[in-house]
Amino acid sequence: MEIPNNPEHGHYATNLPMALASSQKKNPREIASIIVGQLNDDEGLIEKVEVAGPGFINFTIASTKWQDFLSSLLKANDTFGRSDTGKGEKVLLEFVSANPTGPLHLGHGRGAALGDTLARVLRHCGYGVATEFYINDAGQQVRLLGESIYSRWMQMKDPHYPFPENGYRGEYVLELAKDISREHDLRTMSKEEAVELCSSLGRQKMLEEIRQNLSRFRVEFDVWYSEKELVSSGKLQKTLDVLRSEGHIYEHEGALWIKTTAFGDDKDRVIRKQDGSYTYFATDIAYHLDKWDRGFTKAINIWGADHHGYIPRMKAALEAHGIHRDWLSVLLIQLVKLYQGGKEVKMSKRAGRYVTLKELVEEVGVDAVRFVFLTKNHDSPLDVDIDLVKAQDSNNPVYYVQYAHARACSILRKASEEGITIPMEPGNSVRLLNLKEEIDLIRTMAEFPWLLEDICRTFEPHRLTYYLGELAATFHRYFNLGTKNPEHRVVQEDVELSRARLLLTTGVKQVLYLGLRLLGVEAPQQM
RNA sequence: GCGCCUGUAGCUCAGUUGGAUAGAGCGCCGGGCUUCGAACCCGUAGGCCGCAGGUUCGAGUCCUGCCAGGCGCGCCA
Repeated sequence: MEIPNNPEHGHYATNLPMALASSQKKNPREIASIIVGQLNDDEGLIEKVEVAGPGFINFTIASTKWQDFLSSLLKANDTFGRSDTGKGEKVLLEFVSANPTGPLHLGHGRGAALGDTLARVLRHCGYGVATEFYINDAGQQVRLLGESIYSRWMQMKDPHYPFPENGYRGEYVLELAKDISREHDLRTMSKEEAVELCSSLGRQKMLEEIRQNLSRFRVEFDVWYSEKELVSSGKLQKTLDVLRSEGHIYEHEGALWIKTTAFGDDKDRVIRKQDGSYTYFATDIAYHLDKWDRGFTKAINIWGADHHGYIPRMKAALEAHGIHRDWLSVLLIQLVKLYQGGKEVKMSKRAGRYVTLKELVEEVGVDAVRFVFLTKNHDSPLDVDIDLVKAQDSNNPVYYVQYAHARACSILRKASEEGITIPMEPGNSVRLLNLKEEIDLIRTMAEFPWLLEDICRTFEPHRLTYYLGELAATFHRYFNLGTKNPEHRVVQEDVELSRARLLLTTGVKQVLYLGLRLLGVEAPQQM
């Protein structure tokens, strides 16, 4: 069943007869006629049904059914679109997971917007969802952060003090050095002690900064999962023991390897290096097996596209432990490029020169940033024109939707000022909604539950921004009918008709509000 | 060299399990406010859906090959 793009093809259409043609060895149109002849419609749902084209069946739904749908939508209120598709599902959604060694950049922001919105939609559809931020705080990078901070501190007195070769060069490192040296007397410590302290405090401060930035971006995590604790709690060792007992691990040239090639990987992978330290992959395996042990029915990871080569080995490791590869879904975020004045704003992480999420949000606002991050499929690269996102006008798609919501609120205010009340029970009032544009609005709203289920299935929340744009457009179009013909206005002389249309307006407002809330975008009463 | 992603209007991109005449925003051009918000609406122009084969009643969508761009192929994280 699909919604045809040509209005002449009715409200719904199916290609079932054509799909059945070969197996039934009959002409599709003939099959279509048989199906139509067998249709049972005791409830009077269908106003018109016809066989069309090469073998489509087109259905037109009775206006009264659309009107009834509006009534049920109004009654459902915030629960509109809720379904039981996620019943019994327990999803672990891991995203951002930025190293606590520097500020969040735009790619993290894109992942945050995607993950958070996906979580909201899944929850709305009845899934149990836990969102999680994995903190890479066990490896060399945090140590390097400490060394970088220490070096910046030393350079305050001796500008020639060497800086670590691959150290973090961003300005924030100097800020950290100042903060830490203010709070602690580094001079009384050995270098080793000082670096240690800089690492641990640097990690802590960066993490707090990251948490705050995300919170301001309206993203909150249920769990902050520390890699360090994974190691210190013994979970890493336990995992390796299990994999060893299952026969997936072997030693070679002084290193410990896992046989991922047995499960489709290109080559086996080292999990413990010759020097005795563990690879990132080792803790990541332990981390994912721990996700499994915690009883999740599904794991979703959002990674930067530069990690895509990592997927086969991760899935191989899971399979080695008997976990089906589809249990884990990895969504890849392609690059975010920033443009200003028609030119690309070049970014270089190594040199510490890049636009942070915080800066972009401060400049253009949370609503606009979240919205534009979800206007594209996560799998395609995203160009963000900062001038366009910053524009407080119609060039900015987020305002188009927010404006529709504000406009609906404004109409309701107007009605209230004129003393027109909205019926508590829609009852027969909705029967007065018979304009094509009114039915169109209800039809568009009726797509919403389907849309949410689609998003749960495909993990593509960007469809929501498109949908809201469509709903807003349908509403704006409807509103503008009234600028030509007073009898098409919502608030007008015929009070009964006004009431009916106020119900419709309330419905539109509800769905816009709900959709924007799922996007983490505000729905203003006025702008 | 191998692998993954992308290629659709001037630009940025949608396009559902393969369906009827491929869409939106921006930009261009032209219209619409004496009463519900013009941050809006209506209309015009603009397309070998990267190229070439194949499967199918039917392909932007599936398969194969090629071209172009991005990313990845470490006992780095």
